[in-house]
Amino acid sequence: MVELPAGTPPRRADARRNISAIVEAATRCLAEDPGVSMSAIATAAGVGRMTLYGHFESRSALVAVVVEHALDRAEAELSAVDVTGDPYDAMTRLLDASWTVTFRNGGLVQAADQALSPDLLERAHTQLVDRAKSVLRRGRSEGRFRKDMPLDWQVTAVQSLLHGAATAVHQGALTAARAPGLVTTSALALLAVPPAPSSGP
Amino acid sequence: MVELPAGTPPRRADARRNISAIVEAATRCLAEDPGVSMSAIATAAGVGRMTLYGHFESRSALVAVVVEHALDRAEAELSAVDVTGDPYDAMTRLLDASWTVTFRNGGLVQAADQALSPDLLERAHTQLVDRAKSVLRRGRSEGRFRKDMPLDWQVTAVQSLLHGAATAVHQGALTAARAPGLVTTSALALLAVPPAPSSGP
DNA sequence: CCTAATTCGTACGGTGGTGTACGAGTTGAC
DNA sequence: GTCAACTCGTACACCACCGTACGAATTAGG
Repeated sequence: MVELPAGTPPRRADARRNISAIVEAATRCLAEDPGVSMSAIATAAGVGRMTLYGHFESRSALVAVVVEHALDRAEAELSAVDVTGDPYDAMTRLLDASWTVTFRNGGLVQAADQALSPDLLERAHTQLVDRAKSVLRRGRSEGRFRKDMPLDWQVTAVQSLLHGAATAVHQGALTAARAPGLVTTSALALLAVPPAPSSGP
Repeated sequence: MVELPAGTPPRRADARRNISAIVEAATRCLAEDPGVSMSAIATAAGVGRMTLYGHFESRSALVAVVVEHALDRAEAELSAVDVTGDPYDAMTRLLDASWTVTFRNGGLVQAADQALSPDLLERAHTQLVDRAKSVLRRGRSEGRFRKDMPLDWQVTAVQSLLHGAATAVHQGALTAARAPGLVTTSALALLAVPPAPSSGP
């Protein structure tokens, strides 16, 4: 699940298992509460706090690994999306995949903000957003998406919807089953070319 | 600016001035960073930390007053909005006012979440959201807003847009001048009845 | 088995925030 | 001008968390 950097001595099986458990638990915990403590993460992973520090030098180091791992996974999922063909359909597919990523990672961004270097974060963000941007740009040039708003704002708006839905689900105000559909419908409504400005009576 | 509860002995002029300064500084600080320290708030208000504790028993007490104050102000601003007439226009006016409120208070909600009782928060939230809900409900029944999404989700979605725009402005990714227009356009696009699902070729 | 790797409890020092106590200095109000 | 109200620095106890040190028990792997 979690690859170790090459060049390090091979870990024992239980150690590798624990590292995986820690990273996965940390992802879950940080997604829910960016300020969660190391103790809580250790408990959630089913290991002692000391074991955690045995594998990760510091909170920052753990967050860095978690973010990198989440980023790799997100990158893999999003790059598997077919973004060709009709921009509407492409965006729909992209939104579905983005929903999964957003819901799984949630508050991770905020945790990363406090613990990681800004430029690293910037690159990570760019990497993920660029895909959506290019679909959006294509849809705009093909006349399928509205162009009367800055492209960056459209991206921000869609992200806001994703984030809002994820929060609502975490709070129990929305079921996880309905969320992706609602996000997609809403996002497309946001991006679609508006019907003629209804000049007549 | 900040009213004192009746029945307490009248404060001296400088005390009242300081209390106002504290509440206003706290509003600003908490809106930017919900986890800001009491020291930082005191400094921002131009008073010593001890003066702050002289007027507010605890962090919770301060947050409570700040929230109450912000709530009163928001209530006043939103209740002044004309929500009659065409639902589109009513919603536009409401969104403009909501933008101001959201931008000014920002992270206050998060600070309140950690410091105040859930039921108080619930009531506060309900109070503010109900107005939008009723406009939305009317617009839906009049066929001006789409009904194929839960009303609660539409509210959540619009709030997400407001919040996302506020964050973007705070980060400098969007100018405060453009934000309200973009939020309004986007929110209305979200709520509007979609153009016929284009069945024919 | 045997050994080295690994786990993990306890205990400690450091940091940063909250809230309290004391008290000296300052200033508004009458 | 006087006095009480107010300001505000310092100092302290307290707590939660981070990160380290030590060491004993456990366990994977040959």
